[in-house]
Amino acid sequence: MKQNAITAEAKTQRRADFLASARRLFIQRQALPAVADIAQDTGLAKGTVYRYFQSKEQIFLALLAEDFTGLFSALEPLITQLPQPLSEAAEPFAQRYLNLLQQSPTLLPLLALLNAVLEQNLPQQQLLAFKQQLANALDTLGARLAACFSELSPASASQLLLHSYALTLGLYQCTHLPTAVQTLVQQAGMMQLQRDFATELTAALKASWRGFS
Amino acid sequence: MKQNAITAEAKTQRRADFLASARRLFIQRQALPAVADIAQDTGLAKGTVYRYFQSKEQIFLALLAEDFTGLFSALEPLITQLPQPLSEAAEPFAQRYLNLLQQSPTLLPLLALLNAVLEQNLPQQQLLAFKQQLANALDTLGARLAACFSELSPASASQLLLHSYALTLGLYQCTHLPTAVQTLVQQAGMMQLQRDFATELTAALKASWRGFS
Amino acid sequence: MKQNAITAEAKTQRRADFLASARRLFIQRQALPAVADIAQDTGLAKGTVYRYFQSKEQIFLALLAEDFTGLFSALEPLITQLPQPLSEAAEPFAQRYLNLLQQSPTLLPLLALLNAVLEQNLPQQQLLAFKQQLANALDTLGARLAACFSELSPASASQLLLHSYALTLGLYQCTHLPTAVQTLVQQAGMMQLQRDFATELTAALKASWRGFS
Amino acid sequence: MKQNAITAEAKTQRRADFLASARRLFIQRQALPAVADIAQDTGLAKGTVYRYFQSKEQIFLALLAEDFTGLFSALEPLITQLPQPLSEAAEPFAQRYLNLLQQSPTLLPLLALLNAVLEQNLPQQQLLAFKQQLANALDTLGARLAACFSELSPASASQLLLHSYALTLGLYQCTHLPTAVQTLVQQAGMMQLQRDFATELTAALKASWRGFS
DNA sequence: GATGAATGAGAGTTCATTCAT
DNA sequence: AATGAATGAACTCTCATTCAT
Repeated sequence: MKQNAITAEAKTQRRADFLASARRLFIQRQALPAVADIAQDTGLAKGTVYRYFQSKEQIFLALLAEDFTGLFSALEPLITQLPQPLSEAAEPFAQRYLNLLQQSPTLLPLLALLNAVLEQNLPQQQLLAFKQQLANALDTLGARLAACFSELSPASASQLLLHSYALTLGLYQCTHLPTAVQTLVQQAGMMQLQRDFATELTAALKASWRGFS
Repeated sequence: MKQNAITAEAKTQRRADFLASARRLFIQRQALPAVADIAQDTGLAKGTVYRYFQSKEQIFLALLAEDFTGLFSALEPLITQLPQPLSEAAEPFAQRYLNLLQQSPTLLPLLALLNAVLEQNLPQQQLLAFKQQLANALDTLGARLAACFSELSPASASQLLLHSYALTLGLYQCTHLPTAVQTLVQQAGMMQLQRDFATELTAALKASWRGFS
Repeated sequence: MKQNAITAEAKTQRRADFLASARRLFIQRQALPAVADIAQDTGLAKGTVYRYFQSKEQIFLALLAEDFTGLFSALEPLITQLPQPLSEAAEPFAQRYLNLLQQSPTLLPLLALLNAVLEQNLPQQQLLAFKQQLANALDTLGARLAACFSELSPASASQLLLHSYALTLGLYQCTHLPTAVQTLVQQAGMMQLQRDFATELTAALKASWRGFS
Repeated sequence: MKQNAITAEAKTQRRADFLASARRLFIQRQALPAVADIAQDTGLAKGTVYRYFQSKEQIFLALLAEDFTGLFSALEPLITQLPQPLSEAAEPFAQRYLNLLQQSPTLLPLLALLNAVLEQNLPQQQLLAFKQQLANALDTLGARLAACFSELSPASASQLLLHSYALTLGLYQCTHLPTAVQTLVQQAGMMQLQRDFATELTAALKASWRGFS
């Protein structure tokens, strides 16, 4: 039996340990790991997981929330340092944004699962709360963006961000292939068909931002 | 026991029957129906499904292929009748495109599942073939588009369509909520947070197409 | 894989096999066996059990129904052959009745569980249906009894049977001890405290029937 | 953290608190509450429960003992005030007895659980001790009863009481339906099948006592 | 070609109890 | 004495797929 997590910090740590295990296994397997596996990876018992999370889905929702929090807090300073005007800002933004996305390798895969799997087994209230927080975060970020670019109202800045977000998610899903399939592509020399996520996202954001003003 | 399907047409028909049932049930339940249910809905036995499809996932991949075929064949004539220049073409395109999407109520939900669920249990070859076909179709359509708009090369036209497609998929997932949760939203008076798919897609396509040229 | 049960008889047989295993294990362990154990005992797979029963509880409800059917059908002829008057009938009835109960060693233990455990996890409709059937069977039997004893109306005969049934169930629970505890009783020489089910039920039925008229 | 219970009285009080919570929750839910819930209701921790009781089952056995103590001590004076002869005593006894039972709403539900659930996880010694106490109490009460009614020997008075007790337990289980199912019964208009506990017990006791002498 | 009975791995969750603090 | 974090066995049920008929 591992040492009891008694202090608030120890509990936070333990929760974080579970999340870290869940994240590691999710990356490793490219699929939602079983609760038992998360527990084992953490070195604790299955039942203990349920002291920290109400359900398996909550674990991954929490992971997603972590990813979003990280992304948004990194995005905030980034957004205020973009060159004027908006059409010139897209490219530097895209580069730094792509960098951030690479640091959150679970964000987009989890997001794809959210709408397909997690949402089926998550209490409606929690799904809603999550989506609301996301919307709020986008609005907040939109307000920041609007403050920097006189050509943008807060509402239209939020909208621009929503579209950028949609583009990210959509392009990820279009361009992404399971690792095993990627190997196949290379063997068959079908590389030309394979679009590159970074290239496409950069181009798409540029067009989107340029056309938006 | 239904009569054996011996002729090639009879087999094609039977396959189509399974697909129709799968589609109907998928719409009805907003989730992948069980194979047993598809069989029952068709009036045939569970084992029979496996004479026409290698796995459950293949059924829904076939459904997706049907949807795409329909969409692309409707898109082709549409694309040649757009007003010049490209920036003026986005809005009328968006309207007709949205119309087409409404006629394929399974397309976007299935697409969202493709990258999250279906791809897990699909033979790599088939997944790849499907994605390749999709890419080819986009290229073909891009060539048509480029033929109409002198400002677009075939390559950039394909790219524009890819981005439009990504935008569609991404915005669908951002704005979509399970029916049950939508009810909750209305009760709680949180409507203002809820974005409308059609509105956003129109706006996003306009900006994207305008900025692209 | 065991041979498929295709004909109706084969299915009935298979269902009976599961019930037999369930009964055997229940007697053996004096507690509800797990579904997995029933399946194993039958030599079939866990999932197969659920082709024949909707839930674990249904299995034991079915067992109880079997026991009751057997008991009531044996009781019917018995009841018409009792000596007159009612007060003289109780003793011979008790003896034969006890005989029947001994042949259904699961009846009373299952009945004790019905009101404590099964009823918690059984769909309300089914629990109700079962209790109704039981009540009907008692009424039918009451009618037979009334036909033989002029001093009894059908209603009072049913009531008499209800009381006899209650007495059976209650005395069983008062006098019954788990096998392990019985051993303890004998070792400690506390036999005098231990009431005998058969003795008490006979005495109680005699008093009850005598006083009823 | 509540103050430590150091004095013997404080400990007794704490034990009583747990019992009171257990009783309240059992009545509320019509099912055995979880240990965690009992602790929470008492305002103490889960582990603390195990300083006062060896197991969950012991809690409810103690509750049952309380109920029996209360019942028997109320029964004792009652029994000496019954009219002569025995056949005339049954009805007034039944009425007062039913009154007492109503004041112990946990007695019969717990008793039904005793033989089905509790006894599984109770140390054999304790189960035996409990049953012995109960038998002794019945004997004591039987002696009182015999002192009042010249037609009863102490042994036969005990037996009469045992039968009355069995009748109570059995009729309770026959007539009792979970609250949810009762609603169903009323909706379906199947009231005629539903027997009333008080009516039946009164009738059964009358017959039993009348026929006993 | 059609059937549908059989399969059985697999998963999430609960909760009585223990024991380090 | 009190705590409450950790435990982990136990359990039911689903459903895609197989294959004997």
